[in-house]
Amino acid sequence: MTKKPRGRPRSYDPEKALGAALETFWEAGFSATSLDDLAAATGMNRPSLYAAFGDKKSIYLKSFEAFAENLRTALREAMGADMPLGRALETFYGAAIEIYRSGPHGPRGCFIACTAPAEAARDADIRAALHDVLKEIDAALTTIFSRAQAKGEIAKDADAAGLAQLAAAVLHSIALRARAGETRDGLHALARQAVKSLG
Amino acid sequence: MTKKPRGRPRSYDPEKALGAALETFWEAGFSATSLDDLAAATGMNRPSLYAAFGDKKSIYLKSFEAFAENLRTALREAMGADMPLGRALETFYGAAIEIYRSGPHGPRGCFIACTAPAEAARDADIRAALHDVLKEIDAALTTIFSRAQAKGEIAKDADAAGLAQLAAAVLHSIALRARAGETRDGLHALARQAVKSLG
DNA sequence: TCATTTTTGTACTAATTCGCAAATAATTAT
DNA sequence: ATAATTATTTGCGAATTAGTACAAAAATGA
Repeated sequence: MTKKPRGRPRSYDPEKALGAALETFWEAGFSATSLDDLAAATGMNRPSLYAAFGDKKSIYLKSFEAFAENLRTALREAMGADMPLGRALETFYGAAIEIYRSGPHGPRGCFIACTAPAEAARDADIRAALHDVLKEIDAALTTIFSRAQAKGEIAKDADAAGLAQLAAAVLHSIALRARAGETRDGLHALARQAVKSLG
Repeated sequence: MTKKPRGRPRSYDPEKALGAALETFWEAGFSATSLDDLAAATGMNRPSLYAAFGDKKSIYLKSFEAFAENLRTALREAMGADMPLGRALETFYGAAIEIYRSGPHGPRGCFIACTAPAEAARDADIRAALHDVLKEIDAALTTIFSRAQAKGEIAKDADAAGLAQLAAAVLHSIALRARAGETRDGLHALARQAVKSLG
């Protein structure tokens, strides 16, 4: 247990606050979100926001990382259990679609794929964060395909990394289409098509 | 020929100005681009911008449409000549990669896929524009696959629309990866992989 | 009780934002 | 020449922005 700290206690829960900030950025993107928006969403005031999470970009990057962690959880579910390749991909896409279609004011697509790109051309930090996550997804999917290959589910001479990139491409597309308002059925149809073609 | 209009002549070329606005939005996205940025890029001042193109969102949507027209041109090239399916896809992806890797300050990815999503959750007009373009790309690629099917290049019972969605997904991924700083070689590798798998 | 520490709330600044109003300039029509 | 028309320029105004300074509040330690 951590003993009680010395001064006035926080009146907010840092994790909840970061969650609220994440929701706000997810909805409006980085540039269209003001510190006042974040303050309203978190119930904190601006000075407290600064003290807790740093400036606007820091808050965004911390939200970004929190979202990435959620995605990792979904990926681990698909990789963890020892499913056949097709089932693993289905599970993964299904989890992604649930996340992407969620939202209090309608579907929001992917936090990462839908809010980072707008900033990535001019902001090297956000571009690097985006690049890293894309590579991480590629790597995780490569592991899934390599394992399927070892189990003989796909050809011995198949290009696991190449197939993983195609599988990731479908994820990127689902992320984008969800934000554009594609129906849940439409997204699942694309996922099914991918599983049929790759799994 | 149109006879000379009555009043003071324009001191700008509307097409060039819209092109400059497009470049600006492409780089920074909608929300991070100010009217002053647009004025500086076009050489016009704000009142002239309003008179010529309307408010900020109108300028954005007009830029969006201009970019979509460029994409259509690339698509028509891939569809126009009577190429085998693999060549058509290669041509299309190659043209896209050239566009996505271009830019005065480094690669910018796709105007549509990288700037519209950030606004799409809250702005129904931009969401609709994005949705329409995605459907249009799907439809165009479906035509390519259907034609290949008619020529016997792919199986009679293949799902042309489904394959087209996968091909579009690869385009979306290339658009995103380019903005994240993926190398030209990396993008071409993904395109090759897609052609191998779909064509 | 009273000093110390930490967070919160208020208020401020300096800059930027969008959009418009009014005056000025450049051209054609008569 | 002069009127009519259209575009440009200047500059306003009200609102929003990111970030900070400083005092008040709420807790602990002695």
